[in-house]
Amino acid sequence: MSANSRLTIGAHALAWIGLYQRQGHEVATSEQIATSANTNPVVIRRLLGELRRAGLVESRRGVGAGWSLARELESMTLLDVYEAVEPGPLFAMHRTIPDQGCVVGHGIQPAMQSIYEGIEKTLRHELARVTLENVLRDVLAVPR
Amino acid sequence: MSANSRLTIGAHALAWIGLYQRQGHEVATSEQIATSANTNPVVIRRLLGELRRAGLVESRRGVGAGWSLARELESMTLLDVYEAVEPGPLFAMHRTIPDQGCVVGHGIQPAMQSIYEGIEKTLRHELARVTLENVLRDVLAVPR
DNA sequence: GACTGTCGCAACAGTAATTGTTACGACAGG
DNA sequence: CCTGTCGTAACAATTACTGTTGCGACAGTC
Repeated sequence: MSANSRLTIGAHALAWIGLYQRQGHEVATSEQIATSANTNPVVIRRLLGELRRAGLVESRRGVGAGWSLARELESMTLLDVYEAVEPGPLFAMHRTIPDQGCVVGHGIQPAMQSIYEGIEKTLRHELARVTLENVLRDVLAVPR
Repeated sequence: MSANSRLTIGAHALAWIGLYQRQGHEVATSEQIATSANTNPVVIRRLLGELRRAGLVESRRGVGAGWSLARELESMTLLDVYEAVEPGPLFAMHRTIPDQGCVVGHGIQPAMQSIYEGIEKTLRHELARVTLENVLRDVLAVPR
């Protein structure tokens, strides 16, 4: 299973901050988010650090420090989060270079590369269709 | 990078066997395929074992043993390979259960689950559009 | 019946990525 | 100066994947 929970945690954190701010609070702390996500504050800080680099959140230091959204939830999509937290491509090539003397070994990487590019493009398109506002709405719509 | 090279290696092996059989050979050995893919024969056997379970290839034992296609390359798609070699979902949930007392912690998993299902469905559709025959053609079309 | 080549499979080491945890300095306000 | 939080480094724990070795099972040939 190649599964990464980073996109999930990223969406969780953004939805949490968004909801918290709508309840009138200025900033959310990594500890609060970590409690909700049931993990360690440092894990959240690392992840939010990547989201900050992508321009999705901002952080303040000092007393009354914490995290806040840099944009409205409506203007963020899962693609923004995905690109911020997922470094590599979806599918990888061989870890070693295939035998270039073999016809298949020589042609397989360019062939798969171009196929994968098309698939990733579709994936990105799908991720871009879901805003974080959509996510928060779905979250709040879950019956308790 | 969550990237798995299994789909790539699987496509490589199938294309290799397919081409080899078109050149008049009955079966291909794991060692030949491993040489082309620049890896260990056991890795290939493990992977082909999964493809056999999925009904894509067959294996013979004894002298003159090896692997052969169970179906035409035209009737196999990357989705068949993907389902045979990729066990888990594309995106994972939290590794621990989020705080169920929190509104976001409670609703995030069902919400993301349904979003991810839609995305995976699209991914499968894309993978199903590419046959192994397409892959082999692309491989042979790469200039040397 | 022995010999040979290959698969089937278990076991283990090596590598890499992710996550969890601790620690401590930096910062900003009271 | 004190406090609370971020920023970041360092390290352990866990997990997954890959590479490797070893050996038995099998099927054909001599």
